[in-house]
Amino acid sequence: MNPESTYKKLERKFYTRNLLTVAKELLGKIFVKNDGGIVFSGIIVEVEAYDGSVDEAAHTYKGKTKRNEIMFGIGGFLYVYFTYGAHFCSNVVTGTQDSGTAVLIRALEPLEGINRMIFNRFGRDLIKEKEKFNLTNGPGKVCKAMSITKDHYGVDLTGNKIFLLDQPKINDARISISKRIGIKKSVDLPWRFYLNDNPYVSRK
DNA sequence: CCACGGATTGGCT
DNA sequence: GCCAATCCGTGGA
Repeated sequence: MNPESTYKKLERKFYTRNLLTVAKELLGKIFVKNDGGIVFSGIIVEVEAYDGSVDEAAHTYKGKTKRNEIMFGIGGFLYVYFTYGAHFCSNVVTGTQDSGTAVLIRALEPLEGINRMIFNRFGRDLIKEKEKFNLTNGPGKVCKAMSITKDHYGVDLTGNKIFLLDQPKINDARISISKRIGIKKSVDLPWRFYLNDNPYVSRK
């Protein structure tokens, strides 16, 4: 971790920029949840971008609803949704008012709160060595490990409960770009970004 | 009111 | 590699 930037929280202006710019720059930043002193954190290593104005896979494609309304606000808020009857997924809202854009956090490299993440994910305290790469390598796993639920819908990322810490921008040579995973519409958009040298990504 | 299916995961073949 | 689990937002009748 770079000491110069470890404690500098990302501000509103980081999030209100263009979707794809923010998506790519989120790689390497530190995602932090501090809920009553219980701290979880991890390096963002994999994301996907969603834009309702052009992207049929985005939850905002068909207009505003109660579920997606936070995505139509300004950037810098958390959009949490529930899917497949089992999983929550976290997104960072981006752009200006009514842009309907957000970045799905698909994987983290755990930093703090790892023992509690292990218990949240597996219901036990000890894991095999290879299981540490299975803690937060998927959007549902990230939320399960950090206890992120619908209660965190709309949290302001410039506040103190869930926020991101700045880190140096990642060199393009370390970033891979691909099609997004698990969608059935707009499948060819190259809007998935991940660190190609990191073992915590959900898949290469 | 009811039917459909999903930005996933984990277990089984 | 294939597929069921499981709930609720969404859209049509």
